[in-house]
Amino acid sequence: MPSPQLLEEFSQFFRLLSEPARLQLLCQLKHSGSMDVAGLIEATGFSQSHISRQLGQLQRAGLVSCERDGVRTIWSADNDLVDDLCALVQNRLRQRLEAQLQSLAAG
Amino acid sequence: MPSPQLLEEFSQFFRLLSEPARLQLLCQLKHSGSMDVAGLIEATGFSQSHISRQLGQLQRAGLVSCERDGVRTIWSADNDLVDDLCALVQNRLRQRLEAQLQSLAAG
DNA sequence: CGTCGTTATGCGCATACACTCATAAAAGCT
DNA sequence: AGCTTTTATGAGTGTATGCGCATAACGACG
Repeated sequence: MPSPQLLEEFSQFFRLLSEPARLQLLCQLKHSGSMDVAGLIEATGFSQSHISRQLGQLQRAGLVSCERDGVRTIWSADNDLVDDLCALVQNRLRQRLEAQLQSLAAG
Repeated sequence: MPSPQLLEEFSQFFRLLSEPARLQLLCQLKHSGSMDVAGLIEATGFSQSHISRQLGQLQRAGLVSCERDGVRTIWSADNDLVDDLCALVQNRLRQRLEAQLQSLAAG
């Protein structure tokens, strides 16, 4: 049984992934390798200020990192954790739907 | 690159885990095997109505299930997904702290 | 130094939701 | 049927935060 502090940290982490905007940024960066903010605006349709804030949160959590290229900032996803988590969840969603399908066919 | 719909589902799922109360309920059930609501009130300190609602959400997501024992309802955690997710996150947190420690020692 | 282009931040709005209290619904007992 | 115990739900409150607008800070270049 995890300690309350650990539970708090877990939930804080999951909260980062609980927003489609942030998850989209993460997946986009993972998919494209690295992008500048202009590209992320283009890809997601969010405002510059919003993207900047969300990237800041993800950076503090160590999920993305940036390097400056002159005046621009190039962002990239830092690790495979999010992909792994999403894969597990996707698997679970698939299992659920398959079970529903099965019970529908059987019933 | 996951579709927007899939990203939405992922984030909805992670949102379930983004609240310490729900995560605590899940871990408690996993730890104790199965419990009634009175036990969960005792263990978590939340109000009965709140616990009932959170269990409802977790049940709709297929993370917990219940069986009635007379007037009481016995709840139990349904699968290992949450444990696996938490283990991955914990691993990542540990790595982060180790890296910070290292850089502190080196700097 | 002033201007331009890019990113960060103060502010405000709207919404979502965690949480509780009060109450209804359900199930067992006499 | 009435009473008790347990769970579910309607209603309200307070807080957190997603999101954009405007603007400030920062870096490059003339």
